[in-house]
Amino acid sequence: MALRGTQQHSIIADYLRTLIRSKKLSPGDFLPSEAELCEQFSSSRGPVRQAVAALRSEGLISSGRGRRSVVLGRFTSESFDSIYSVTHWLRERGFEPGASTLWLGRCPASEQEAEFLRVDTGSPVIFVHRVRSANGMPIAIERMFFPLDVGSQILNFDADNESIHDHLRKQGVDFDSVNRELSLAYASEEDARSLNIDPGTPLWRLHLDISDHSGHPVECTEILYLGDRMTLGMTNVRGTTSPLEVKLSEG
Amino acid sequence: MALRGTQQHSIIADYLRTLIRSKKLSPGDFLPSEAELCEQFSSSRGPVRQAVAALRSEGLISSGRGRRSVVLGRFTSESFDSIYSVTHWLRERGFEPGASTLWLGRCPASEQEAEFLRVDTGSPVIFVHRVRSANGMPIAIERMFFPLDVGSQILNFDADNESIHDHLRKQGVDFDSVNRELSLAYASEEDARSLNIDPGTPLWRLHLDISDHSGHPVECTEILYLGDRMTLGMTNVRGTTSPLEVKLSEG
DNA sequence: CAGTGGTCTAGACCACTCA
DNA sequence: GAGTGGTCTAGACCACTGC
Repeated sequence: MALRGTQQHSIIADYLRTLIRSKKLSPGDFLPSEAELCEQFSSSRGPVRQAVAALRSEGLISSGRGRRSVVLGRFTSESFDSIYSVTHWLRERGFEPGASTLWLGRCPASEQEAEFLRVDTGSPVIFVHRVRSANGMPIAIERMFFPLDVGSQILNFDADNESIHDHLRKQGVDFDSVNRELSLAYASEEDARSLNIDPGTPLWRLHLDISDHSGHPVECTEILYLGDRMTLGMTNVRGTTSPLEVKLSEG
Repeated sequence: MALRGTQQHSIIADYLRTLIRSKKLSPGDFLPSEAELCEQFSSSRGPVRQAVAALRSEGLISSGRGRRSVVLGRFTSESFDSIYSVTHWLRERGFEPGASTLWLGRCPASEQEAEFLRVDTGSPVIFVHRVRSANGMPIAIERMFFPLDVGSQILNFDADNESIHDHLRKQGVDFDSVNRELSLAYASEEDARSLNIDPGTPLWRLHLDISDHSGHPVECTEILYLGDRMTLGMTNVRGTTSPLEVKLSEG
């Protein structure tokens, strides 16, 4: 947990997270009152409440009118970078990320990619097809599509040994929002060979649509994960809304 | 989208959500400036910023220093009730929920339930085993465990035709926070029969640990969903944290 | 009834974006 | 340089909890 800034609200939030993660506060314990935090940090209530709101939206505490805030658990949240970058995701969890590139170059956009990337179907986009591994074991197939202006910056890139997203961010590409869809899929013949599994094995299919801060598309990606080793955890507290929706298709 | 209160911040947030959902604002469009919203609602900046923060954490907008906030999409968020109640979840999505109870009564707690419910392994808890359906088609197996003080209130309950959670909430049970874990499972012989599928069919396993606002356990549940009809959608914006973690087990 | 968090006001300064 | 959102202050009143 890095100190993310020198703003008072994030200092206070980090202090509270540390109280919880270091076990100085356990589930069921009370947080310091807002008045105490104001005094401790010589702050007004604004920053204190901003900090407490952050913890609440992370599922760490529950609070309400008239009662002290209560610690719920020691849950961790994902960083924004780990949402769209398999490399960051693996590193943050202590795995050594690996990539083996099967394809990197132009290809005509299919209908699905074209729609999100706002280009014509069949017009050229940059396509990257890789097998991703954790500690040397294959765990996922990655198919990434970039619009030409973004993707042309990786045409001469060593996609086996560096993070594409780190490189693009250094080039000024702004990854600001990600829309994810998780569903169930079955391994095709081709992907089964890449992952060294049987065709038809169930997989997690994760589809990512990534935009910059103006809402312009910068990437459209599909990742197929081996399902047996993956778990998705969430904690939600009444009164907060998480940007999540479980959908059910017509049957 | 119901008006959730008469507080200014939620009135303003609902106004903004309506602008987006009614297509008066489209992805890429600018939100009104905070100053304009202050004037329009005769409000100070506090409530306006609280409203805007809510939309940001729902993934609807992106904002940043020096620039107008931008609409990202028309994503919907799940209500808190729909997280822990299959009945609410189905109703909100326009399906007719159904339940067929296979078992309702006491049973000795296994190690897993005992740990979360904070009772001894083997001591009695209330167990409900149901097949859930949407529009008459089976879609999930539900196994719910309640501590005695909570669960004893449903021993004479018609679990086929009423929502257990609605009933318990009327009895004063406080469902305040939910920790969820989603993973991949394969249908057992027994569950396959209940769902009218082949044994070994891949399913989503959703495990719920539910607590009241003090952090005391009120329910521990496992739901196995037919995977082919389920999708999970999320939108995240840089700078906000969602209470979510994608975990990878050693392997 | 004292203490708590939820809501709101009316200012202020700053960092940043964009025309 | 005007406008914007991010941060902060110093108050205030209220609804509610728990003693």
